[in-house]
Amino acid sequence: MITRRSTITDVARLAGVSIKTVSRVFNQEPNVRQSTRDKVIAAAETLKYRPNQSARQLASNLTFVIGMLYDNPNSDYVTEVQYGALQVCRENGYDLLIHPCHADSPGLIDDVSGLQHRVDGFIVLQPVSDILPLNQLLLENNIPCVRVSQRPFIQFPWISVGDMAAAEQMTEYLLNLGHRRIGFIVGHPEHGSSHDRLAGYRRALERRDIAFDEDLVEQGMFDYESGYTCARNLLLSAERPTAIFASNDPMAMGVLSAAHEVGIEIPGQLSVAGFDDSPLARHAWPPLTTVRQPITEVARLATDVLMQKLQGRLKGDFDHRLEAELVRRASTGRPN
Amino acid sequence: MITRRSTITDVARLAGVSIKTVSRVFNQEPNVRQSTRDKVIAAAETLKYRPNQSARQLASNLTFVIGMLYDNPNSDYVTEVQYGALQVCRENGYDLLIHPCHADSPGLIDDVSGLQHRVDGFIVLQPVSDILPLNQLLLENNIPCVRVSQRPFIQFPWISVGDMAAAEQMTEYLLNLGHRRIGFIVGHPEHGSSHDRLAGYRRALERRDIAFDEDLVEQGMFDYESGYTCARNLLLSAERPTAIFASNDPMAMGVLSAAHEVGIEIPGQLSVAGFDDSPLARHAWPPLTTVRQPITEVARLATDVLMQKLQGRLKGDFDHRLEAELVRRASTGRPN
DNA sequence: AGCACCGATGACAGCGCTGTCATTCTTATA
DNA sequence: TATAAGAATGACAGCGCTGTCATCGGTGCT
Repeated sequence: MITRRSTITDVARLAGVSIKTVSRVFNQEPNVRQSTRDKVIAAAETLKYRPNQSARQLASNLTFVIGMLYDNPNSDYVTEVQYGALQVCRENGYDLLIHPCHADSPGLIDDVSGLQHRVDGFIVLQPVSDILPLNQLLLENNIPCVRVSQRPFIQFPWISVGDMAAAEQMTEYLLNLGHRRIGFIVGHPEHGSSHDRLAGYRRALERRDIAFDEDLVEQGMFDYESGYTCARNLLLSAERPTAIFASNDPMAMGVLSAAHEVGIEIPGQLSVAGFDDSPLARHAWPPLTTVRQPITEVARLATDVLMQKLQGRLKGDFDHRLEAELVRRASTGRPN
Repeated sequence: MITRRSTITDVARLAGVSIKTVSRVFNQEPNVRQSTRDKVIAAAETLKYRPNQSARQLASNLTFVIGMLYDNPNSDYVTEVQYGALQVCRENGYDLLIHPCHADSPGLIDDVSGLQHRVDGFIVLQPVSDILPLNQLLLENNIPCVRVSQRPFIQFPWISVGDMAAAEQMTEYLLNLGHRRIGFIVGHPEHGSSHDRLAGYRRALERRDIAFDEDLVEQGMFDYESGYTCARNLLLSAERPTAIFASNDPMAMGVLSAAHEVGIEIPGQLSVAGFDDSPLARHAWPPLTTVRQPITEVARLATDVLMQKLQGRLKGDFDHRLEAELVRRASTGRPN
């Protein structure tokens, strides 16, 4: 019943070749006659041969696994990133090891340090990608990685999304609708994007010569609850804004709830905009105007670049920026 | 600069023992004197020694990785499961390989078949856990796994959540509020839970001697869009229900949107209930009454049982059921 | 003291594969 | 037809660890 799993030796014997030739076939190496190749494949098929990864790894010092380092409270974002990365992984015969972690955890460095020999490289997502000691660890140990971040680090390949430009665009859109008092809810202070999005908001105001009003800016934490609280502050203030731009969708959901609760009509009395275009946004009531980040694409690209790097196909540095896109839905409109 | 990674031999040399003794220390094997153990640990520390997983795997025929097989459109569910599983994995020095898959994909079996040697065992989530050929593959190849499902398969350990009871309880709750015409939106037909939840709904009606009305039941697909469509059907029908119970939260969100759109007040004119208690539910307007599934706990338990199995600590069969819990929020109330 | 026993340690083979280098077979060219 | 160049293949060592079995040394008993 318990049949021993077949090995490269079995295949070699059945095909009448040496194990090295079998190895060649399975690693797509050149210089194998087509007829030999066919023999080997046929033999492998009848024996249901699967290369032993461990042996392969040990001999080649490769794991065919990549790790994904992230710390993101947003599950939509996480699954979408995983999805994109997995697509590319599978195309290349790699597997994905996920490693969510707390950016502020003291054990992080040790943790990753232990992981380094279980993977060939890492995809490091924001905000983990901005942790200096981690980047240094990766650098010192010469571990291939691709960073998704708003800022570069040494010569690591990195991919960014035009957060600032997108925030600027959204603010502009609200201004064009006729809004002048636009509330803004900042994201988690440790997250690089938070600053960029705020900067985009400010820049749009500047370009229109509208004074930046600190009272219209609230500090959130990227979660629903903080969005709710900030929105209450804004909505119950003496001179309430006619629009609120939250730095991500969960916070915008909080704004929606706060507004509903106070009896403010959307978008009639208040326009609400989010950021990220999570499924949440489409399913809110009313559906949220937001910014669509090409998350899957970012993940695919990052993984692809990592593959290139692992296979030595990456020449020179790499940095790439993808643009986010405005998604207009029913939560925004002209002010009364 | 590029220093060779230290191996067991280096540690053995520095500690003045044989490599086997080092191996013993790192595998927590008995029969090593404490003083020896200390020497080895000290040596390992100064050399920053990390066991090479590949070598370990090859020699022991173990990977210290477990795979997670799932197919779930709901990202909250997925991340929560991952989170729970990872907790237990880390406690045991295991890593987690995720493998989302389409339950109806023809390549599934092959896919998993290829994975089998990269992991020591699988956690198989619904609805993948109900795919017969897959279970057979796991059985035939004698691959340890734990199934999360509503139904058993052979003697595989399995964990279920009391879906039916929970749906019954929710229906009862709505009945107790005074509702008599309760719409029900069924989940994805391929997903085992869908049937159980419907069965729970029916049972609650029966126990109150309320006739089951087919016109009150709509077939959904577990996503927002289908919830929306089904809700429209129900709400625009001649005699519309006073409450709608959707088989999961995204569909309940769809109901909310449809109701808002038609101008139906919630919960004044319509009570809405969901299932799963995803973050979505808390953040909806009004916040959704729903059923809280102990997802993290399920994941933790499943992983723990798998660990037991892998370490030969699991004696006999294992099946366990966790109960879901009613979460009352503002989307339900007495009918007018 | 002599013996059996058990805890502590080591020697060594081998897990299944890849890398290196040697060897053999083809093919093109003079 | 002889010869060199290159393609195709194979032999074999080792990757770093664990499992097996042998060995050593201390302890308690007679």
